Formats: sequence, C-alpha cells, structure tokens
Amino acid sequence: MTSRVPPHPDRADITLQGVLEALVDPVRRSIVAQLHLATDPISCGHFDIPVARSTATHHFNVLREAGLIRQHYAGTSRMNTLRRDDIDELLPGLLDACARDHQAQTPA
Amino acid sequence: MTSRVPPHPDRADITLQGVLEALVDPVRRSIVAQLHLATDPISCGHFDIPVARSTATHHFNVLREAGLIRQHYAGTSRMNTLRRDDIDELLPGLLDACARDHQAQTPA
DNA sequence: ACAGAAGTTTGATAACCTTCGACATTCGAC
DNA sequence: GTCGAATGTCGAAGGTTATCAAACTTCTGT
Repeated sequence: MTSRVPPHPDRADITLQGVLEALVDPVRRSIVAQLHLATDPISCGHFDIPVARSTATHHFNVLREAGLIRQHYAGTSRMNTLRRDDIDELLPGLLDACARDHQAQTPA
Repeated sequence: MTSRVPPHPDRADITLQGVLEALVDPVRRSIVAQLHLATDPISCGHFDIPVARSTATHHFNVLREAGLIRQHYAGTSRMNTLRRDDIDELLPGLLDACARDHQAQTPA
C-alpha cells in the first residue's frame, strides 16, 4: 500500500500557538519558505537544510502536527505540500513574510 | 529625570526570527494583543498576565528588544506602546491574528 | 526625609527543544 | 526475496528559556 497516512489536524484544530512554535525554528521556517516558493510537492530528502536525516524527520513531524504541511507517501518518499489556504485563514501574510525573509538570508 | 530610556532596535534591525521568538510565548502574545486592542499606552503593571513582576519585566524586555513595543518612563511607571508600523511592515496581519486569538481564548 | 508604589536585578530551578548517531523499517526494482 | 534508497524510532547530550522569591533601586507624595 502506498498510503501510510500520518495524522493531520483539521483546519479548526490549527492553533496560532502551534503555528508559531513550528515557525520559530529557522530550519522549519526554511522548509516552509522553500515549499511556498515552489509549485510542486517536495520530498523530505530534497530540501536544502543543514541537519541530519533524523532531525529532519522531527521537523517535518512538527510542521505536519502544527497544520502547516500535508504529507503523503509516494513509494519510499514522503511528499510535502503547504496547507496554504488553512495558513492564510489563520494568519494572512505569514507565508510571504517567511519566503521574503528566507530569500533575504539566502545569498543568491 | 523622567527619562531613563532603555535601548530600542531600529526598524531595520527587527528580524522575523526575533519577532517570532518573542511571540511564541503566550504571555508575551497576550501583552501584544492587549496593546493592540487598546488605544492608549499601558503601564507594565496594568496588564492582565499571570506571572510574577520579575517575570513580567523579563517579558517586556524581550518584547522591546525584539522591536515589538516601545517603552518610556512616566514617573515610576513604565509605559508601553506597540510599534504597529514596524510590525505591519515586517508581517502584516500579525497583530490582528494575535488579537483575534487572544479574544477567542479570553471568555467574555 | 520617609513611606509606599512600580520596576529591576540576581541567582536558582525546572522544563523543553534541537541535535545527533545507531539501529530498525518500508517500498520499488531486479 | 534481496538490495538499496528514503525515512522512522530511540535514547542521550547540550543549550536555551520561563519562572519564582528576595533584596535593591527609583520616583512621587506628604
């Protein structure tokens, strides 16, 4: 089966506290920024982040449990997409701010 | 002299990282929400927060150093105002989101 | 000058979070 | 079924932060 589906919170269960806790970490904010700047889903292993794989797993779990990303399996890869609508409803402007900040800190 | 003025960061030195670190704490977010919902400056002692005075001092320092509030003395009281313009420039929608969340969690 | 009000400073403590390496798991291809 | 690639799980180590009580400072009234 290609559908070990990890638990995602409903939109109504996404809290500002959870979102802020998730985004206060630079690594997680970078992940969100990369997703926001991309158009297609990205697998966990294809992000540009400076941490070990086990640490990356932790960060993706935090993002999913906070309601920021949606995850589904494609083979052994775990694909990630942003929950744009849900995030925008909670705090419009957040994704753009993260992306802008990310680009400002990422030398061309 | 009624002007011991604590150091405030310039607008250009306000970072998304610092702002998020400041607002991830529920007590500090509550302070910001109360300021956003008010029209006039509020002294440190007049906020509705569940912590000891020494802890409150710490939280106000964090908020000021992050660039979220401006502080000035009036007698023995330390008055606080929101740096609305600076915050809006960095992350429009943030203050409203904090205030909305605060009101949702504060039973009438 | 004194007393009280409003904050601040100073440790100390406890909780939390990120990070890693090592080992286990799962899926697709062959 | 075996192998390799992509993740997940599991402690342990390290650093950071919130919290408080107690003692100190500063300012306003009287």
